[in-house]
Amino acid sequence: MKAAIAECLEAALAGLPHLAEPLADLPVAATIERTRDADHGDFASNIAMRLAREVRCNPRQLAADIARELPQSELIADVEIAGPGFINFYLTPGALHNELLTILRRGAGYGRQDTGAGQKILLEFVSANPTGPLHVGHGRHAAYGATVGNLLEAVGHPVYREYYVNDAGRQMNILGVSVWLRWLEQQGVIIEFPEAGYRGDYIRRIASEIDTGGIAVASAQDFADLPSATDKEAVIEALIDKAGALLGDDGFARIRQQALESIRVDIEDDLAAFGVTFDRWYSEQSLTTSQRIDGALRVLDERGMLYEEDGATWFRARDFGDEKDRVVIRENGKTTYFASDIAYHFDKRKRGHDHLINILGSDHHGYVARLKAGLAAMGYAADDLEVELVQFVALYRGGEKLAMSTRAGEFVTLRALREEVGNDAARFFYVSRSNDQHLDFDLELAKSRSTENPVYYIQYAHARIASVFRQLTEKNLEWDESNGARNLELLIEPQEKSLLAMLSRYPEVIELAASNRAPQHLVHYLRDLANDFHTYYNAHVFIVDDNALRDARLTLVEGTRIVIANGLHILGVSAPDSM
RNA sequence: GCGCCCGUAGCUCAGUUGGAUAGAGUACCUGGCUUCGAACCAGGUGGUCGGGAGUUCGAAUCUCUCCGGGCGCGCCA
Repeated sequence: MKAAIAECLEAALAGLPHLAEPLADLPVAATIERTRDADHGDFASNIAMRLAREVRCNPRQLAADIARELPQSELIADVEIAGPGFINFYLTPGALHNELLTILRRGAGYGRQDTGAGQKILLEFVSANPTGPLHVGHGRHAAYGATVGNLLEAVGHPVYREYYVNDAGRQMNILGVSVWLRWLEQQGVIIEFPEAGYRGDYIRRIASEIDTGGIAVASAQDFADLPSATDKEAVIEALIDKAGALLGDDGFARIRQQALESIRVDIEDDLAAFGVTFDRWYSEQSLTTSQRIDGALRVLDERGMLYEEDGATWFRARDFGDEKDRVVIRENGKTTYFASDIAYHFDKRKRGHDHLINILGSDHHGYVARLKAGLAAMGYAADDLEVELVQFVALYRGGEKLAMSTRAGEFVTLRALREEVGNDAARFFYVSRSNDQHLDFDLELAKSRSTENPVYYIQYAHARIASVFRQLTEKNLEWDESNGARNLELLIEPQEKSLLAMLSRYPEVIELAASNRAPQHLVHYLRDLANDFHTYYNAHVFIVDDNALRDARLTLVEGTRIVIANGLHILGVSAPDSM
């Protein structure tokens, strides 16, 4: 609809050659927007005001000149010049009727478009460390990422969803030690559990299920020489050494890998139950075994982007806009996490994805410049990588803020949250505010007043429509769709006009939400749409005796149902026929 | 100290990339079910968009500066 208005406007501008130059870098469509107030028509363009200064002309005069050049269109009923120089467009009823017929024709496909032009996007999100179950903060990443992925697909991007499994490094050793100590405990060997270990109950469960491959049960004497418990880091390091010595590298690795896989599968199941799935779970370990880290570092070295200092190998990140150079190989010879990320993002791009989107916690913002520097140094554009930051979720229970420490094991899991408030409410609530806003989530509130969640308001509209069609059947009537299509001009009530206009906005909302990575636009639109429907429902009866009017109204109602269902589908929320 | 994000109605938050008189929900007040689902609708009260200065036809939105909050600034991941 908006594109059609832009075409008319462009045709008019073609008739005014003296505007060609100032228009060169002003996309006409960008000057057109939906009006906030129906008194200003359906669409408005501010193009005259934006060009006025450059062509030294009164904006209202310029607007009038442009308006005069507008071609006849069956979409536009009227044009007026208003305010300081707006060009306001009034749509014909036929324009909105055609859009409604398009909704019915395309059904579940309505709203899909190709503005993404086939640009292939790799979307990485969640990527929580596999050291424990997901908590409510990860839930926000999952809901946001999944919804952004759906939006991107809706506008024509092939989207590949990836979860980066941080299965390398020290935290895996800590996980292995934690499971080993709990296993010993279950064999009757009690060793004081380290403060730096993972204390959650899930560690005990993994320990009880683990196949140790017949390792010997250590005795308490083996741990007699541990450092003082006051030095948490020294204790955990000593325990990691102890595990290697007593179990052998293979024996310790066996425990570690089983713990890792157990947790990863749990995360995968949890997310799948939340409606969030991935095309690939990309292992950080695999970057080492496939030599990709070595390969990437070799490329950097050949390009002269590495140097040695203080026994370590540094990458010249400053040359690519980072604030300081970064270590890629430590003094002890081990590569850093950042080195893995250079190789990983190089690989993402090499696999043929044009654009990379990472959804990261806002505490990672200091890492963004580094990632872009790494990508640029490997020969791609820094802007090929886009990072969307998600702010923290603060969890409250009865007004009291809860701590969410993974190691202390006192966090609230995503699974527990889903069970308390339900998947639909959780998915909806997580994306209903901007990702760069902090989110306060009060469990008591969500639980005790869950029916006040706006998701039910929208679902209720959908269920009501389904109910209307059930009523129709009970009255032994049928909706004649083609008769409805022929009689849309009977929809003259203000609520009907408002609803028709609201429905026609849907594709624009999808485009806006997708390009801004901002699902909350869709959330607010659906709320407004449901409101328009409920208003209509309360103001007029649909199942009237007049066949033509009844079929026309049911056509509008069915169009509304389709758009609500399509929007909820993108949000990962169900569209129930009854509730 | 330096950097990133944020500050909008009593509370929780939107605000279409600079547009016209700043909007929803919630709370509070009033009215609406014998009629397609009242998990709903209609109307009302409620604002120095953190403060100040600037840019221009026009600022919640852009710039500067203060105030307040969150998060970063590792040879951790």
